[in-house]
Amino acid sequence: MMPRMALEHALLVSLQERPAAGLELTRRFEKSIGFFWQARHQQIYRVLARMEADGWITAETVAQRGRPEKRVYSVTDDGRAALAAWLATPSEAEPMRSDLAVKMRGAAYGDRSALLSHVAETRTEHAARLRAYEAMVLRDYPDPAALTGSDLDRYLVLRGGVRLEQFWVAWLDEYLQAWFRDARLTARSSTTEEEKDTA
Amino acid sequence: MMPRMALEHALLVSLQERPAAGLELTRRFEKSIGFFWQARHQQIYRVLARMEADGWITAETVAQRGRPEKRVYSVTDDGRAALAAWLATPSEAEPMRSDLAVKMRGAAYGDRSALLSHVAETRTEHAARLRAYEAMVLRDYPDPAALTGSDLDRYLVLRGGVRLEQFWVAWLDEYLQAWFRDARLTARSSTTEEEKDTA
DNA sequence: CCTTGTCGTGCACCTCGTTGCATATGCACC
DNA sequence: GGTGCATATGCAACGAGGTGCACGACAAGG
Repeated sequence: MMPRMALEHALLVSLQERPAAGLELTRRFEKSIGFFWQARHQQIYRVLARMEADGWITAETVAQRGRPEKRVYSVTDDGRAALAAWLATPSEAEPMRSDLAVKMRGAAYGDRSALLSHVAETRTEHAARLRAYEAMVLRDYPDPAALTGSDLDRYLVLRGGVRLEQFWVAWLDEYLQAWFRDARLTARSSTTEEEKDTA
Repeated sequence: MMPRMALEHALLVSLQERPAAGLELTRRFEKSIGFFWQARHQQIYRVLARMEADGWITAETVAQRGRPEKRVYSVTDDGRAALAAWLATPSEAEPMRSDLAVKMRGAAYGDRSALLSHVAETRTEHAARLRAYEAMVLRDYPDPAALTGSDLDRYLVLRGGVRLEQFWVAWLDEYLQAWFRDARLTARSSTTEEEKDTA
């Protein structure tokens, strides 16, 4: 039997902190575990249904005024046991996948200047996320040395998000600088050069 | 029509550098683009078959003495055009996924000391890969400043591998140090403590 | 000779996740 | 009143990738 994937266990973690319905879980994902895991609401609903069928969680239908009913899920004892068992099993090495890296590797077989601007855009996106994460650190964890328990866990995962974005920015900067230097040396300033004055 | 995934384009890049058969492509992947993309041989054969059906590559059966025949693939003009088109389209933001991060986030609901040793093992694996990548840099690119063209591309992707492993080592170190500090402060040195004297 | 191992190519089945679409309720706006 | 939007739940189809397994050829060791 294959060991099941992380999404359902991530949902167990989130539901154990506080019971919630599908859409709320989707939003929590966007701004907490979301640094290292993403999931569309369709996927979350599907996994929730399977987890309920397996007896890991139970649903309670809650009526709301002015809104449709929602099904609020809570973790059962079986679910807690399943989460603990999964946490105790060692993880395999992480397989990182990046479209952009493949493109950077194959840039010689396409329009290099177009790729450079895509890299620059991606760099900007990561820099923006980095600033957002750093702001979250300052806002939510002003005194990291005082943290313990789940708060320390959450802080350290957020730190991972920060470090990951730092990795991207630094790497893409190295890439851009190397190719700008190359363009200056080979002095290939011909017809179609899009200049980036913002740097 | 959905934009197809990166694997076939990564194969196009590799085949454009030099024609090859399925197994050799698998081995190339393990030690070049493999920093940011992994693929089992089954997946590679499957994608190669589809690419051949689409006319992106053509196969030539090559007999070998002492070994089974192999099908050596080369990129067609259509394949080159498809690769160039894909390189010209901007990539979306990278969705990073990490089981270990989910476990770190949910550590409060399981055996924390067991998780800490798993984190330590993962840290060791990444440190080993980091050393291997750094050795490759020194061996294959002794003078990075002199690189141009595809060599520079390959070097910069390898640099990304180095930086990625540095990210992992630094983050996991921060995690381990934070929890060792916590363990010392709360002084919970009870019955079942596995001590790590190596630190 | 027979087992084990490597090379080389696949197939079948399954899970995960994405995309697109469907549906129902109620709110705000013009 | 109609249009658009947010909430809330979900289905169907598809693609990507993993796991297990298979088969055929040859080589090396006992």
